[in-house]
Amino acid sequence: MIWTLKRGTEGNKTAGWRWSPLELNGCSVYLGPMARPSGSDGDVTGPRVRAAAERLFARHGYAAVSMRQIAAEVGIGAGALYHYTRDKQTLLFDLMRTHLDDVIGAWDSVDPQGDPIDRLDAFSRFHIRHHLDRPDAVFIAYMELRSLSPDNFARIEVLRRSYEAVPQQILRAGAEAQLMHVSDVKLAANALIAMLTGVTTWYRDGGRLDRATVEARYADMALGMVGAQKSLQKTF
Amino acid sequence: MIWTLKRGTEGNKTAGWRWSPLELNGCSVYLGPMARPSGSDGDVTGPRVRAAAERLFARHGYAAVSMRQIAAEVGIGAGALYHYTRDKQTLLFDLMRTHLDDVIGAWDSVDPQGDPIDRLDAFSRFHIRHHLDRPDAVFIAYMELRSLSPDNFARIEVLRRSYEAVPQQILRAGAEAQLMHVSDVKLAANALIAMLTGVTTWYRDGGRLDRATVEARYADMALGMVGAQKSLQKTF
DNA sequence: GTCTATAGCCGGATAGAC
DNA sequence: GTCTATCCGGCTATAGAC
Repeated sequence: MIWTLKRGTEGNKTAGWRWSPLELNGCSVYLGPMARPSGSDGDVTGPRVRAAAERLFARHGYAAVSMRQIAAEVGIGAGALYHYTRDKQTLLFDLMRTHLDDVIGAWDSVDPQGDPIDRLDAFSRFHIRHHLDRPDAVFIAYMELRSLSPDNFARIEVLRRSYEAVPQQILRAGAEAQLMHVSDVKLAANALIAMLTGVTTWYRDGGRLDRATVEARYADMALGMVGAQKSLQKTF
Repeated sequence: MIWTLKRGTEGNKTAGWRWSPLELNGCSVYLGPMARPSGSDGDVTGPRVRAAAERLFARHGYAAVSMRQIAAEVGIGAGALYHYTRDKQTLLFDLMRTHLDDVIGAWDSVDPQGDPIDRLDAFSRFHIRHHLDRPDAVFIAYMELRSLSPDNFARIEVLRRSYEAVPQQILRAGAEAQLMHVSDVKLAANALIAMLTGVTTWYRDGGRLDRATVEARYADMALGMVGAQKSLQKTF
């Protein structure tokens, strides 16, 4: 049996038909000349399947969600799902790979590439912002590693490690330039990522603090963790 | 289907009979005069059921573990499990309640109760140590909240909040005494707990760093996060 | 206290009609 | 591209023998 926990702002029931997050984003889902006007088709239903799976996996966990539930959320029969994914495992793997590709690519296009302190500040803010924008994908990426088949697990680990190399490299550069106090680069990078990612467990839009404030406070703590402060002399 | 991820130091197969963690701890499980010498009985089997459930829930997740698997791990039939728990949900709830009662009680008996900086240092070290000693219970407590029934979820949340009040109170005292730089007490406490708890995702006994070193490095970073340093003048 | 057997349901995935 | 029907197996929990 599955109970719905309060997560985020909504309380939709899964019974009956409802619009997917794609439509709720406010933009039409008409995806070019091939889209047909008569309800679902391949170009639209595929993304809606992945969106529904992401929502449900994040809320209830991969093992607790059935293909029938995903199909019901999309508004199709369970059998039709298999036109969009080979099986349930592949659906999970594709969600995680896409998420990690996204986050790695997004950082590359934002990396200021200069002073280590600036980069740590930028990385902290980027990580917070990116994660608050994709709470479901983040939740899955961190909680469902154990639900991956061994092969898929290995492939995801490669991506995860390549993202973790980002803060490691920043901290190493900062330590070598004696701008930061880092006793162990990998340990500190792990601690940093855990702290930043933890924001997804409590932050809610419309709550006491807004995103800009949260971002700034976390960035300050990130710098403090390694004995650095923005626009100030180092303190050791 | 369930795949076994590498977690911790062991690689036991679940097929066939094996000794439970209770026996592996090195101490006999003969629990006083009521224990009978002929294999499992109530005094021994109950704890072994909980230990097996804890192991399996932590590795594969509550939803992915069947009562049959738990029973097999203990070495009894599935039906016999119901002499030790009302149902699977109650088994999960009891594990989480016991864990949280433990951690709260353990801190109370260790709290140095003095200077906020000493207390933050002590809390950080305590949290790391306690969590590294109970990786399975910790994993379940943080990952399986969504598997609790609404009633049980509410009861666990009460306990969880009472533990989170510990660092909140420390940081508040430190900020009021102007020994720490804390822009927002709850935000900082959440960030601190997330950072510290994250140690369980990567630390392994026998790895590159030992527990004492890890404990010390995390405690340093915890103090740095709020602009404090042990045995040094404050830096602002 | 544990066993075997089973009720009743739900799971993933497939086949073939339309 | 979606539907309905179905295979086959696993699930929780219970019943009753020993």
